[in-house]
Amino acid sequence: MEVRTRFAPSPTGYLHIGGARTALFNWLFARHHKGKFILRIEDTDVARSTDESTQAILDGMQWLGLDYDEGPYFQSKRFDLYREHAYKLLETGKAYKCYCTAEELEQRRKDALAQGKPPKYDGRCKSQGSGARGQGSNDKSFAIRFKVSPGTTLVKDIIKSNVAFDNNEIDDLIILRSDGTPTYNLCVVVDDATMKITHVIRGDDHLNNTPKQILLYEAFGYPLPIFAHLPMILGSDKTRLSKRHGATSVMAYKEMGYMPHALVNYLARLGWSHGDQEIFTIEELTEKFSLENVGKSSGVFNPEKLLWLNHHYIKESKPYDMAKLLEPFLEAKGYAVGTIHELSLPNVVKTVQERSKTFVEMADAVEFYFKEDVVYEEKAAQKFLTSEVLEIFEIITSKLDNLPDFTQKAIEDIFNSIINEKNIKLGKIAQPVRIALTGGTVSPGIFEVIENLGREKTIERLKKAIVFIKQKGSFST
RNA sequence: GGUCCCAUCGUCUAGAGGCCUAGGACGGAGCCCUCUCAAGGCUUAAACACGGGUUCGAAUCCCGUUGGGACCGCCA
Repeated sequence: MEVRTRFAPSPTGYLHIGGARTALFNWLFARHHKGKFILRIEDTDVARSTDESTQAILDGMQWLGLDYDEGPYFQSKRFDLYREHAYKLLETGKAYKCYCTAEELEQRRKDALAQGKPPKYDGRCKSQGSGARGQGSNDKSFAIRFKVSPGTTLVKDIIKSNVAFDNNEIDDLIILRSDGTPTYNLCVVVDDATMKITHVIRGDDHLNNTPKQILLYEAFGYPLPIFAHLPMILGSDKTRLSKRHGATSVMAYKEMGYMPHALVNYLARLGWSHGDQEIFTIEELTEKFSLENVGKSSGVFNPEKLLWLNHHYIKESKPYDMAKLLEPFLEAKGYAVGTIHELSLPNVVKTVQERSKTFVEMADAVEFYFKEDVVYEEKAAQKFLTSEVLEIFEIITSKLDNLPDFTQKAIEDIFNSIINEKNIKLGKIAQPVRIALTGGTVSPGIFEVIENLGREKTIERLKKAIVFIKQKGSFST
């Protein structure tokens, strides 16, 4: 039988980390079994659902590379189907009309809670046959409640194994609101059944809903899917992950300069494992993923490890590919990529890959190559751009000017000859040159900087530094 | 409050009764390398929540305690 999984977010916000992992596991499971992955938008709450949220979820999934085979289906377009199902239960006596108003219910719940009692529905509309609560109530609006019969309901779960629920603990749930719109539990069951979903993989915050849903499956006579409830992702304080733990939106990670694959790899390893392996390609993930290796306990989202993975992938990837991904970040800083002189972006990227954890960092790290004017860090200039190095700067300038092959090797030779001649350490001249060329004390290796900057710009910046030193000197004397 | 779930280093985890003096990874510490910063290499600190069983033997099985989490809506 073909495996069919689904991701069913409600469009009331962006795609967050937890949702993304649920989507990923569903996707991996379907891909692993060469089945189908379906996207369904659960927008039955008309008041809270927005098109922007739907779009945000679509964007997030696309960025992560989680493509779907069917959908997106919208529950808001299937209301007739849910209504039919609700009325079928009404006709067969498995559900009943409830004339209590939302306000009454809310008041009773509050009272119960205040008295420390379980906030259960008292079942007052249950015993009366449909419409029996006064004939005049026929034109009164009513909701439809599902009748939960006594007994126990067993949830068979791949991850949590068997969980038994006493039906006494389950309220008669409303399946159709008094305004005629269906509610969550009805919709999921109808959809999962009619969409022939074979494996329901979702967060374990739904575990308590599952017996209700099983009862509905049985009432409709639909076959049960296989359930797998994923442990939650928590924040650093071990409470449910939320905004106050930092970025939880998937797209925020894109903006912060993360690679989608790093997030995917991180999320896959949060709750699932394959021995000691940490690094996975997408292919390995789909090949090795299984629900049996998903852990039972909730996990804390660890941004540092995600950062490490991102850094890892930046280091390991081809400079050309990284240059492509870097471009939007450079543009955001005001550098029009198409027009940044003669510098080869991939070559430049190569010099900063191992020192950039994100593309935001990388954009900062390469900025000095493109800046029109080098701005010196004050303390650095103070310390390193001194009259002592004037002569050396002059020598380097002239030697670079006459260098036949402007290669890293040849540049290094120049420096070596100088330190041999002057009997000084490389650090003595590398650091001043670094300030002159980049403005700061931190940069890629000085020879690769010079090579990538090119003869013209290097000499220009050295000359500028010479002028700077001379001016500084004339000031102090 | 009720119901349900969970419990190995700070964090993610390996571990399916003897292979465990508990392994890996992130993060931390130290050393090496070194033109700065990184990267890299090496070393190191750090955990089976607690108490009872079962067993020749338990991180692994059972029970309890404690701790954490989720859910109890005419939200999804």
